Parts: sequence; structure tokens; C-alpha cells
Amino acid sequence: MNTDTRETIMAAAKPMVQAHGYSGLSFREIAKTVGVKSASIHYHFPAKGDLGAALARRYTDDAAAAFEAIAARTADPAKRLHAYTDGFRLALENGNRMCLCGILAAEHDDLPDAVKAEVVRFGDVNVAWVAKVLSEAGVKDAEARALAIFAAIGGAQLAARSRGDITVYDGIVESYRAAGLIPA
Amino acid sequence: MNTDTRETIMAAAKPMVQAHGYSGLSFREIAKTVGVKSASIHYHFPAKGDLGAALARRYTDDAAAAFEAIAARTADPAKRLHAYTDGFRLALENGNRMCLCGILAAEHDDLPDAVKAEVVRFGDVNVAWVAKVLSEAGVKDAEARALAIFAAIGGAQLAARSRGDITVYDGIVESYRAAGLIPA
DNA sequence: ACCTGAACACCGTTCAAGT
DNA sequence: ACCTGAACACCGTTCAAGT
Repeated sequence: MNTDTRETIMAAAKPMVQAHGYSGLSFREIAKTVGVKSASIHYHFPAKGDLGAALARRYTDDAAAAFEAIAARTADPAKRLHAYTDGFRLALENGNRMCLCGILAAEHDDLPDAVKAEVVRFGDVNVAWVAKVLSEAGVKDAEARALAIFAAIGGAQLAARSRGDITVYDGIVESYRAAGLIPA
Repeated sequence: MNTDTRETIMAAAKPMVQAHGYSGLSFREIAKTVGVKSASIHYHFPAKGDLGAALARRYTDDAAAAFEAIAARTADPAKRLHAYTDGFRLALENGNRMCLCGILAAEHDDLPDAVKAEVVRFGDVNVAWVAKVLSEAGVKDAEARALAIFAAIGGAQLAARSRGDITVYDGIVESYRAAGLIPA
């Protein structure tokens, strides 16, 4: 039951993208970790964009599954949103990394179209879920507010990462709640 | 009165970083634009980090000057903050680019220390100015709120850039005001 | 079916050499 | 003082060749 090489490649590449971005993702580095030659990666992912798109697609699917799990665990909107913001905290906990699609968003101009499309889909999935939570809580303009919360969380992650200090993330998110952006 | 080569290099490099980031900044591309060979860039900026730090330093200084100009133009906190969020809108207007220090923040792990330090200073200058505006407006926890606003604006820029749609930025910022994050 | 070595045009960097 | 050509080790990609 040896592990699928394709899976091993994706597992090695994911944290690399979260730390160094798409442009910083190196086939030769992945190859070293996986134990193959860099040319072999191209057998599983013809071009770098194919790997990037596969990573972003799975990241979004995993997020969607996590959202469902949160919704199943609690019906309280405030608690659901706490679990939501905690989810983005995880990346920072894991070696000051970023949300995979967050760092990809910054690299927009250098992304193949397939990767760009997955980044947009990640946003759509996030906004749709947050909007549902908000509207169930009776928040007006739930869709617009959800997009604002999604964007704000990405910004909090960016600010915390630039200082290499996860407490910066916590403080910013707390301010979002105190100011009324995120229902508390 | 021929233009200083060092200045020409910085002028060429700035929009490149705002579009492609630090890692996407190419000495050979700069050289083509400036009309010299890539090796010549190293005469003015020994390493890429020296150029990156110089760009971030000037970007911060320019921002500080712009903040002073805003404060001199109007005393109304809401108007000052409108001018502030408009400032970040400019980068998006200019070819869907990002705040130079915003895109650098995403690349934190691959930045030389001198560049990292300038990115942090940009944040400090922003937060200090916004905090002053907020405290004059009687907002409590002005420092924390200023950091939250700064982060949120960065996130709005990131979200808008990922969709290549400046109206996304406008909508998010409007939501920030509607929710009470930014005094309106 | 899966992997590799070698080549290609890119990259930042270095340095001896030019003017 | 300022610039350059050539070399170095990197990069993604391609492809003929292996098993």
C-alpha cells in the first residue's frame, strides 16, 4: 500500500506554497522532498499551473468540508464565526504560513488562468458560507458583509504574517468583533 | 540634466514589484526598461534586497507625506479616512496593482531582513496616522482599531485584485463603514 | 506506467575587464 | 565613476531514452 506519488507531491507542495507562494514553489525542491527527479513531477502535473490549480482546488474543497463540520457542530452564529476565524488562524500557527488562496491572490498577475479561477472559487465558497451564517443571524446585506469579513480576515493574516506575530492576528480579529464587523 | 540612473531604476522597479512582487522583480527586466545591462543594476544596488528595501523605504516616506497632506487639507475624521482608503484604491486603478508593502507582506518568508523591516515600518506609519485620526474623533482603543482598519484595507485590496475588479474594493470598504469598522 | 539525464532559456550574483 | 561579458548555480519545461 505505497502512497500515490501524485498525493505525495501535493502533500509536499502545499506547505511550500503557503510559505513561499506560487512563484516560490520549486519543482526541484518538491522532487528532493518526494525523492524523485524534478522532471518526474511533470509526469503527474504537466505544468506548474496544473499543480497549482490542483492544490487550490483541494484547498477549497477541504475548506468547504470544514465549513460543513462547523455548521454541524453548532447552530450559534457567533460560535460558527469563531470557528471560522480560528480556521484561518491555523495557517499562521503552522510556521507563520498563509491561507493558500490568500497568498495566491497576491500573485494574481503571475498565475495561470486555471489557478486564478480556483482562487476566485475559494472566495465564492467562503462568502457563500459566511453569508448564510449571517443571514440566519438576521444580519442585513449578508452577502456584502460576508465578503467584507472574508477580505478582512485575509488582511489580518497578511498583517500578522508580515510581523511574524500571531497575536497580531488575534488582536485584529478581536477589533473586528469589537467594532461590529463580525457579529460577537 | 540627464536623469540619475539610480532613480530610473527605482522608477522602473516600483510598478514591477506592485504587479509581480519581490520574487517577480527581475534585474534583467529592469535593465531592458532602463537601457543598461542587468549587471549594471548591481552597481547601484549591490543585491536585490538593497533595491527592495530602498523601494519600500521610499514608498513609506511617500505615504507619510501623503498622510500629512490629507491632514492639512481637512480636519474632519471621516473625510480624512475617505482620503486614506482612496489612497489604497490608487494602486488598483493603476493596472490592478497592490500596495507595494502589501504584496511584500505576502512574501515575508522570502524577503531579506532589511526589506522585512521596511514593511513593518510601513505598517507602523499607517497605524500611527490612522490612530491619531481616530483618537481625535473620540474612538476608543484607537491604536487597536487603527491596526484593524489598516489590515482590513489590505485585505480589501487583496480580494479585489484576485478578482481583477476594483468595484469589489469599493464594495468591501463601503461594508467596513456600514458595519462601523471605519467611522463614516 | 513511470522515471530520468540532458538540454533550453530564464534568474540573481560575482568579478575581472573595460571606458 | 559607471558599465559590461562571461561565468556560476538556480528555475520550469521539453523530450528522447530508459525500465
